[in-house]
Amino acid sequence: MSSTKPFNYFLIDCNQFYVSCEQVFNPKLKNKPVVVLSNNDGCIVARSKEAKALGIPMGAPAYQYAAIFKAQKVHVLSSNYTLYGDMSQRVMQVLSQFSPDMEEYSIDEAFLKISTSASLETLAKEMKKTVLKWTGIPVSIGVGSTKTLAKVANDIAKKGSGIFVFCDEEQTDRALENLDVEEIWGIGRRLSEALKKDRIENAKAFRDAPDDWIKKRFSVTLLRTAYELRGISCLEWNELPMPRKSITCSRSFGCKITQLEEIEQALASYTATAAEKLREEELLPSFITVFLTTSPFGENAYSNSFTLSLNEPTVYTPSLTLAAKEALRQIFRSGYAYKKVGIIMGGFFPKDNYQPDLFSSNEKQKARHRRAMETIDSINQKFGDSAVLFAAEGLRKPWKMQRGNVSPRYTTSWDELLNIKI
DNA sequence: TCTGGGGTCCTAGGACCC
DNA sequence: TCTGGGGTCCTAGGACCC
Repeated sequence: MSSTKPFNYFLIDCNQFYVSCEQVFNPKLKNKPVVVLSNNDGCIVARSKEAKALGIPMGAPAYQYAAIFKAQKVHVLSSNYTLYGDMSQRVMQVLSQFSPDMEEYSIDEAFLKISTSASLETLAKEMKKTVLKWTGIPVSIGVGSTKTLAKVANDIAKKGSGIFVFCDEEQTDRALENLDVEEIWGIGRRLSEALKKDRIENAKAFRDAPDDWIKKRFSVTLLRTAYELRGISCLEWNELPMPRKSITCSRSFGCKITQLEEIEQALASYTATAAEKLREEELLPSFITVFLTTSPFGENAYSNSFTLSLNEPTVYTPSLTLAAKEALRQIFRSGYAYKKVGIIMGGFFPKDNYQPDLFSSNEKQKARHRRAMETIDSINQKFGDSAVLFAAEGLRKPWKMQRGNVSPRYTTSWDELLNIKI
């Protein structure tokens, strides 16, 4: 080891991120119960403090809380991912100024790796203040000697003053003892149930459990988590986003669908979206998987998937659409009310380094295809998605998702800028 | 009536090979 | 008569994350 000072991991997490984004542009929503719904206005995916206090849980189906929304005057918003994505970038940009070692972990979270002799608490306070001032987004910050400890610290920070730093052994022990195993990063509902059956109830007990028992009874992944809680860093540091292994596009339908033709249209539309992403990220897939499913709730449920390897890797939307339809036909059964279809593309080849199909199309044709896709992508970038559609997507879209109450794209669309009356 | 979407990783078990 | 055992690869399913 050559480094003199150990690293500290800071985990910065935006508070109720989607709700906070909405509040930045609509201050009337501040200090009010607010919820943001998932696509199709299906589930509750973000809640303001006031909404949490009303007992509205995360992830619950929205319709079950319709009465409470009405009675308590809860502001109910559809999700606006364009806005959240842009706000996320702004937050990340501010954070990156505090350390060259940053890992964007999710849309609303980032790790910073920092080695300093200055006060960690003071530094965290400075970060929190700066992000709020420059973006309007409140954050919580946890600091520890591993990523998992930083996560735990962040959890504690959220319940308290917004900042928590692990410093000495005694304080760490106390904090872990007060933490339910289920709260640990990497331990979900199932694992915590199993752990509790074996009388491991809190994070300290889990941390101190014997290595071979954890490994044998569970898995190496879980053993790594235990090490992390002991302050031994086991998780990778990924400054660059890990190379992607697959791209998925799927949506639940706005209503149930029984006809193959309509499902084909929806699938063609998702295929076009996924293919655009492929081209943007310069990925060349070697297989596609199509999945089709009814609602998992209620009777007469059916779900299936089919994987097809492509004769030749391609990013040409019409070829991918053909393959997708072929896969769909393998799994479609009439007599079901379908709720969702999706496509996964994967098995990426490094660009320009693959085995061409012996019987494949000629180079001239490929160049033509490439130009066509470039043109369509640039038009859609300029004039908004779906300015140009493929015929296979259809024009009438009964399956299109429902978004009852979506806010304007304040930061990314000239037509939707915030208006201020003076 | 109405229950998201997009990812990753690990394991167990079967097939196959020698 | 005797009827192994270990390695590797693949896949489905389970578990987790935000």
